[in-house]
Amino acid sequence: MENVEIGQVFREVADLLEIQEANPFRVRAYRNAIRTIEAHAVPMRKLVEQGADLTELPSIGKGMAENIEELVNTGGLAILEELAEEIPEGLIDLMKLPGLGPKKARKLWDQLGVESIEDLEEAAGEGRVAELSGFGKKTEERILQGIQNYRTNTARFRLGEVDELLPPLIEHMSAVPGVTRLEVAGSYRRRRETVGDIDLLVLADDAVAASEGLTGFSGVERVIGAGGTKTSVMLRSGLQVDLRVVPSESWGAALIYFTGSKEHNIKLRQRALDRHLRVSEYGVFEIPDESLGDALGERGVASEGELVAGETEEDVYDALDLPWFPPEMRTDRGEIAAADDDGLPRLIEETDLKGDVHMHTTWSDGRNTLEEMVEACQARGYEYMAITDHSKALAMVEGLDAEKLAKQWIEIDEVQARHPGIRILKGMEVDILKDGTLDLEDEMLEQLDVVIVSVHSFFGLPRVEQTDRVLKALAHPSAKIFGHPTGRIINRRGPIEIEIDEILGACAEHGVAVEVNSHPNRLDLRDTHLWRARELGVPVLVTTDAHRTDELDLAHYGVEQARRAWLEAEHVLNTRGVEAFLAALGQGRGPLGG
DNA sequence: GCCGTTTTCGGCCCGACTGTTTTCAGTCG
Repeated sequence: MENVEIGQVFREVADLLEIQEANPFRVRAYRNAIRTIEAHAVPMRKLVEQGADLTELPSIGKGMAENIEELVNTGGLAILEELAEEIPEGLIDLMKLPGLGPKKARKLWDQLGVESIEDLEEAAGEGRVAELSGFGKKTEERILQGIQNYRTNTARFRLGEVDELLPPLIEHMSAVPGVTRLEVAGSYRRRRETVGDIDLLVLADDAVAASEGLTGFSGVERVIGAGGTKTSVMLRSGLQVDLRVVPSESWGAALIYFTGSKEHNIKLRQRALDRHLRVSEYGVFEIPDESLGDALGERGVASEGELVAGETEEDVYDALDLPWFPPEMRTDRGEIAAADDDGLPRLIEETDLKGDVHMHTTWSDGRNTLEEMVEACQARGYEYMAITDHSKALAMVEGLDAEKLAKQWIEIDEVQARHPGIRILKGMEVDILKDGTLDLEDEMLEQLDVVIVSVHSFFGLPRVEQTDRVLKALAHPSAKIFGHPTGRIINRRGPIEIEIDEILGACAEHGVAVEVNSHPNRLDLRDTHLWRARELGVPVLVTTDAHRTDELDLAHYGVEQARRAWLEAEHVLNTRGVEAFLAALGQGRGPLGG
């Protein structure tokens, strides 16, 4: 039972409680707990095993702790079973359709006996949904459309995909007359590894023209909705774009609001209330004293207080006695407390990188020659680089054996002589074989500057076996870097099953660095595990694993990933000069041959 | 169901849009 699985069970409980019209704060308590559990790098089952006090975790009280223990110990949860007896679990799927929440799902079940997406499709197709009070013809159509979408396109987009899809839209919108400012907010701005939809903020003289600008974009498949301040469209790529037109005095507040995360924003609003202020996407307002009592407005709405901040993000944060937060940090993982206490970390930036030490050439499965890669690294201004082609176990990419590797060293020396401006390190991405041994002879390993050990086979081993396999490899005295540690491909292949906390502990013990593989399809390690690595003092490397010269430019994704784990330059070894880098890489291993 | 240098009880973030109503509930972000 992994943390994400516990999260899934809790999410089901929360959804079912909502349909049951339980106390909404109880529902929220489950959702808060899910966040804590899923963000925690150490598995709950480990904590339970160790007899740790789970209630020390935020949002985990006595009840949640008991639930977690029950799940870990028995694999099931009594409360979920009780709920599932009362309510069909298929109703949860209904709530994934746009426009359907717990209330409507409940009504569909109560009055039409709908228990699943299939039931709903049938009922809507027969026109029975439109006859319900609170529903109508439009809702029915929207449901049918939503079912189509649900089946074809449920996954989030990878950040790299969005970066490819966005530029034409940005260019189009920037050219709309009257649009004077434009920014993409949301999880895209926070540089999350996947993005659900695009929140596009614009400052415009004419909101209607801006809205029509979006709906007139050539990539639009259909218009989802259009109001006074918000327009939503679906692009043919399946990416949804929400446009918000924002007044200039609210620009900063809106940017914060739509950048999120939602949890970060909630923390800001709570903080505002402590200061007798109210925060919304329009700005920071003073709360008039009289609005607290019975002097509410006509419709029960508190009267407006005076606007005290809103034009820039800095103004808004400042009104709350906070510094500006880099978007990657806005996740409610302690950033506000950090700002109050010791100040925020100085997050690593791409310009801090002094070298890239994971890349391939035509010697194995790279597209470019060794010399082309060297020239590309030099063009990027790197002080050093490492050539790390595959080892022989990867037969399909013609990985190198000892003999070919020795020949490659000769070429490296020749190329080095022609390019004195950059230091070329000799390295290899060595396969971790099924039994945990490395795919290269020790006497060769010892001569390499950079040894990355990676799993490229037997992804499906059971957890204990897989963990032991990796632990054995990490204990090898020549292993310096653990490459793309979980092996996941976002939206395509899940991570291998390893005991990540144990692995990171071993890395700390042996002085093995973990990689942030910058390819936007991998981004491996992920942020929560990097967070744990930082806590454990495990050194980190940001590398591209480039198979072509242009993939060297992907380094920024790795840096962004590292920033989301609050990594500073000092945590990342390849921000150091070449000698310091090599010295750090050897630490904990001692000199060889002694 | 969680939480607490103002509280162990009584709070728990805010506003817009949609579709359905005839003053608003539900949903969404």
